[in-house]
Amino acid sequence: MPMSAPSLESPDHATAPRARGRPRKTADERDDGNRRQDLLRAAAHLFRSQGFAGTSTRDIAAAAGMRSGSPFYHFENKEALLAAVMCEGMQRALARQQTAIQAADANALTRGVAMTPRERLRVLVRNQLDVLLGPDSDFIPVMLYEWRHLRESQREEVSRLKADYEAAWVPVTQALQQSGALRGDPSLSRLMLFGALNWSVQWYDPARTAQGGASLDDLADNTLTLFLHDT
Amino acid sequence: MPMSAPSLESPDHATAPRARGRPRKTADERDDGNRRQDLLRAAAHLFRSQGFAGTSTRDIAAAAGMRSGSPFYHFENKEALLAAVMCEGMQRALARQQTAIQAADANALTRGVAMTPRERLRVLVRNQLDVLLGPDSDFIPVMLYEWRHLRESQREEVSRLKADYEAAWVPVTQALQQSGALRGDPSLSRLMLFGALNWSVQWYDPARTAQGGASLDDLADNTLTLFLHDT
DNA sequence: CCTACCGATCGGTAGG
DNA sequence: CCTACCGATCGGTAGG
Repeated sequence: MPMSAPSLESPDHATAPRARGRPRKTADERDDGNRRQDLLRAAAHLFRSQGFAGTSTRDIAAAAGMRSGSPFYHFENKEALLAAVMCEGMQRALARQQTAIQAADANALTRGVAMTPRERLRVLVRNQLDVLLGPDSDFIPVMLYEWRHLRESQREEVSRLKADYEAAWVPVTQALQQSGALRGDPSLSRLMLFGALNWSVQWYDPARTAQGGASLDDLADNTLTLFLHDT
Repeated sequence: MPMSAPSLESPDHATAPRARGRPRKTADERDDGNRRQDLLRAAAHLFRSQGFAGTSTRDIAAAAGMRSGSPFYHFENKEALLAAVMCEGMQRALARQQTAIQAADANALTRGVAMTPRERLRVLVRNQLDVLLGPDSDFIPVMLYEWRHLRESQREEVSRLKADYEAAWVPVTQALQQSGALRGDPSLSRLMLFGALNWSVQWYDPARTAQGGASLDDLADNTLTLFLHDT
């Protein structure tokens, strides 16, 4: 090997041909405040597939194209990164839920009818499945399954977003409860409905949809068929 | 401090009064092949509360009253400990399921009747809730939520036990499906039922039962009320 | 955001 | 099952 021995932590930057010193970043790589976003996406993906404790900040840095120390320029510590992933995920989920409800309401309005509670539930369920299993869906599973690694002081913000998200379900399940379509104790049954949906993260494989597997629409249909009684 | 400086990893054995050399184990502590069982229980508890990657083998050793190197006398490595926790948990769950079914069958026989599919489902659901949330219930949650940390070679044995466990559900849900009591696609609906139950690990607090919270019987009742349609 | 580094902790082992 | 230890890796930081 003709070059001087590379330092332990920079094995390849020096391999760029004929470049002297550190290579200049191209326009694609620079220009960002979205380096932070890159970190969030990389962290969400790794936290989902390997767990929080099973992922090193070095893994995350590498996945975002950074060196090992750089995540700490954007986040105070590893737990703050986790909290940011969860907040980002809940904010997106909440925004998508509101958009989905508004779109469905508007659509019903043009048809000159009001949405039934059943139709409202379908909108919520379908959106939840998309948030859990659709494209870019690493954030919410991390929130669901890595909660215990959040520091106490960081839980409140995420909890508030979660409460907002769940609040939209209450009037809908309440109406269904009163008509007898949804049975059992209201809060227990709501937890069980969420469980049925959230558990899909453990077994649903989006890649199999093309080969005859269930689509997210199929899952939503099945959810309503399974949970809602005839009235 | 009058004593010689303790080695870094043996801070307290020397504190036993007047004992020369290493203290003799008492009969309670010795006599065991159940040191292995102690390790399993400690590991199950810590893996459940902190996750596999978030638990060190030193934590486990300490919880079982051993030194840091000793778990590796009983288990080849950390993953083997995880696999053993899962196998032990599934074996117990399977045994309890079979016992519960036999007891219910025997009871029906003395009443001179056969169990309805609905009654059979209740037995399975109630047992599952006990396995998930009852006393000594750390093992199965670990299996459910730490699966990704199992090495490929160790998955088969646990999978086989899991398949046996789930096999008992198939004829029951099938009968309910045929009568129209359980709706939707059979395998999707079964997954959703499992999800509703397994998710309870995330929110159910056994300690609150005494203060007006739901009991495991309440949860079982609610599950049947929620999932089974009138026929 | 990188370089260079630190102290702590980790899984695991040899030898008894 | 303990003692004593190893190399690797970890989260995090100072200084630029």
